[in-house]
Amino acid sequence: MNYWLMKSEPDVFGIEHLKKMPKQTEHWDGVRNYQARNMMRDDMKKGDLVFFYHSNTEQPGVVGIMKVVREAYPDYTAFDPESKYYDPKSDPDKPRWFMVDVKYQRHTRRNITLAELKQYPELEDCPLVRKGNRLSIMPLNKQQWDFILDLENTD
DNA sequence: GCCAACGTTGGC
DNA sequence: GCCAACGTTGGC
Repeated sequence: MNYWLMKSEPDVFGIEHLKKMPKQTEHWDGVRNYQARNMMRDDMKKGDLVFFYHSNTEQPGVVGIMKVVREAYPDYTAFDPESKYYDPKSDPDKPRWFMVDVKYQRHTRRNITLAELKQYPELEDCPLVRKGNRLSIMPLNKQQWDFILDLENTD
């Protein structure tokens, strides 16, 4: 079982959107970065747990937990000229981009903010807190996952 | 294969 | 809205 963190802008698709989806499940489309794609396609397994992270917002941070319910399959938004994620170089016979399905589990008890996460030496190896990091999907080890999750019970 | 130009992410 | 960081593209 692996642990992950995935970023999304709450104005575009936030945790409230996921919670309101049928079956509280949605496909995680629009990943257009090879490093993120590779991890999602190769390493993300059914049952893996994922932190939902709100980016590009007033208080970026971890706001909830979701679970991978379907492993990687072609991201069809890449084939749709109407989609903002359209990529003419992705061939349906040889798709370039992939997505997984995730299901809402719960909100964390509070927004565990980036500002806060940056303070802890326990997390200094995590790409999230490194300056200029733009990875939208990143793996966490169990220690990092547990550490962040414990923070929801502090003030 | 190098690298300048350009586009995007995302914190602030 | 600004801009640093970084990924991608494409000319050579």
